[in-house]
Amino acid sequence: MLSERRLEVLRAIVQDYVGTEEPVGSKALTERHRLGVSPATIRNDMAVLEDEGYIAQPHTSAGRIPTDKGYRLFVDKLAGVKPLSSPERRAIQNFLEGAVDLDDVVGRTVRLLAQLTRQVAVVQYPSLTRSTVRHVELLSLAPARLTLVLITDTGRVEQRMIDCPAPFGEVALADLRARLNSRVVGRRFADVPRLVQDLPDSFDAEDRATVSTVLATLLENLVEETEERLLIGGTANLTRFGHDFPLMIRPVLEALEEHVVLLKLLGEAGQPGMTVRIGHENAHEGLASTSVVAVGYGSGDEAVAKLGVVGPTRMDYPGTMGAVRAVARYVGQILAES
Amino acid sequence: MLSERRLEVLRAIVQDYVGTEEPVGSKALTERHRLGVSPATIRNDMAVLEDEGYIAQPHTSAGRIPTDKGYRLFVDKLAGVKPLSSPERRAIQNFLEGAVDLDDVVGRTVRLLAQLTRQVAVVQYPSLTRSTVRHVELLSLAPARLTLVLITDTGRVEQRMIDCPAPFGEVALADLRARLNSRVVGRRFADVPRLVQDLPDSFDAEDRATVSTVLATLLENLVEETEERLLIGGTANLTRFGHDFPLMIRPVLEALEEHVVLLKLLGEAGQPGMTVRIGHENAHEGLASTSVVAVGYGSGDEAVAKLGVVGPTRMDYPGTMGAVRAVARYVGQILAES
DNA sequence: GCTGGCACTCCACCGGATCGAGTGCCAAAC
DNA sequence: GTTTGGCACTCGATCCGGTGGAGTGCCAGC
Repeated sequence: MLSERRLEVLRAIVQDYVGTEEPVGSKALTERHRLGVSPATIRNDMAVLEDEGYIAQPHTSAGRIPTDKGYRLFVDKLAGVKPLSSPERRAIQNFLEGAVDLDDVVGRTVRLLAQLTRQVAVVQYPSLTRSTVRHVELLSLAPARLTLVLITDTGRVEQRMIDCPAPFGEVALADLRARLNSRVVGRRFADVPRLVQDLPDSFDAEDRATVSTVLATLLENLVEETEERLLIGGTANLTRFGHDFPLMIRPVLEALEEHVVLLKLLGEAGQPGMTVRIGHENAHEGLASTSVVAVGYGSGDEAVAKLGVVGPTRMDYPGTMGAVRAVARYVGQILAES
Repeated sequence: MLSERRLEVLRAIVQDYVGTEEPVGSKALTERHRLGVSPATIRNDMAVLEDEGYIAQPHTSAGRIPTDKGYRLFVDKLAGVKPLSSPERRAIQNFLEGAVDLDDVVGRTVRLLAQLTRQVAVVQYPSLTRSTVRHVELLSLAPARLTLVLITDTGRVEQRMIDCPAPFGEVALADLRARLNSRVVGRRFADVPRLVQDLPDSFDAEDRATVSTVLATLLENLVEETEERLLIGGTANLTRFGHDFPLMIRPVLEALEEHVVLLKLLGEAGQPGMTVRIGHENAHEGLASTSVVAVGYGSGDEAVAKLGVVGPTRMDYPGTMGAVRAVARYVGQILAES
């Protein structure tokens, strides 16, 4: 176990490096922090920290920079979550309250998060499977063709066209609509398959095929295809990456466009509380020099989706975590109200 | 007017510069193009082209690069639109046909366009005002609260919550739904305000306020707030900008995030045919070193929205224009089918 | 265990020299 | 009048060699 002072030295190194973007040396450390010991002592501590793998030198006779392992220790043990100032909180609330629909909420959230953290923001749309059904509407807008509209408690609306295998009368349609809604409204979407399983049986033989088709569309298309959508913003902040960013920015932009990768990344964020993935912990190669701070949000107790930011490993972790947490809370509130 | 050969020289300069990203000199030109004259002659021609403002030298004794004016002439007079190969066409069609809903169509289109042109792709969602109404649904999911769902012929679905000023019965609701639909279905959204103007008058006094609220929501919220949405993709291609891109990429990313700016940019693209805006023609400062190639697309004859790409002024105009035009056509077809 | 001193290392920066691509101009040839 | 070859010139890119300074590791002394 590292001594108290050595942890303090690590904290100081992380803070200074995050601020200056430059390797930090022993002398500079003693000048900018009240460590109470001389540079020589710090040098010894730094040698230990380097042996343990918490810091590294870019080259001999340069200052030290934190390693991924160093940041990890910093986040786990040394840093708290910095709460936002109350003007900031008020600004968040005001900004989010102006939203008119779900798209708008998500759009505003992304912009807000990007602005607040000055990094790249990623917001996942409320997941269908974890939302509850508010209403299912069936419309017959063209002969032998139905339109299925699904509305969730998070305000999400999905729509699908269905080609009927056989003509389907207005009466049967109303019947199906009523029965479908009586079974699924208020239930979690994940439970819907179970709840509608036997529905075709209660219809006449002639209509059964159509009912099955409708249900199949509901389950397959809606759930599987549109399960995961997300919005990204603040990519311009990538240009603040550092002096060597031309090399780094490319793979990051590419990774950000692969929504599948991002969703997996967010998904790995454990359910309770905030998750911070640092550098190589991210698995995806293009994000090896970035950290991801993510947290779940939802209208009730349960998280219906994730949001977070992607930034250089050299980021202000306490501030970023504070902003992410605060935004998630307010978005949850907004969703609960609508 | 420039002589035939001088135009040929300009064309050669543009082509070479687009290929190599480096200022092109007189000797290199004669080697790579069959111009039939000596470098000295080319030098004279280049001097004239420079006087006229079509090309410029980054510094004395360097090769020439085209100016915005030079590109303009190239696009207007010297370059055609390069049609895609038939494998490419087939790939486009296959890729777009897999789409399940409008979001998916737009998402696929963006990815396709970015991949095809290796530039940043921008696709505007089909505009509401230029679409026609397929159906309006009114649901009463909570007391004193209505949900309005709007479906257009382009597959777009919008939804709004409405707080009723007074209780509104099921009968009145069905009545309103029926009357509303009989008036607006099949009509262009732009005409809706006129068509529903007198609708409140035909209701009882007690319901009139609610009907007015519903109509107001329909018109104000839906039309104004969600009129213009767009999707962007392929930003990673910005890193191919050139060696000096760290300076250029920042303002471009910022401009891309300002959807309002982009929409204005696309909007300026004249209705008929393709529009190419080169460099400073773009008004927006951040895009001073980029060109925008845009074109309208739609399910029928009329364009319901625009799509296009943003790339460096030094781009392959014929190829880009070909790809943009082709994608727009296929998207139009897909929308018409759904 | 802490501190001051000291020699050492290595990067960043600067200025000068060189190289070469490309130009502009001119006189001669077509 | 246009085209051409020749030639001097310009100017950025590249490659040193030297210097300065920040930072280190080590050691002897407190």
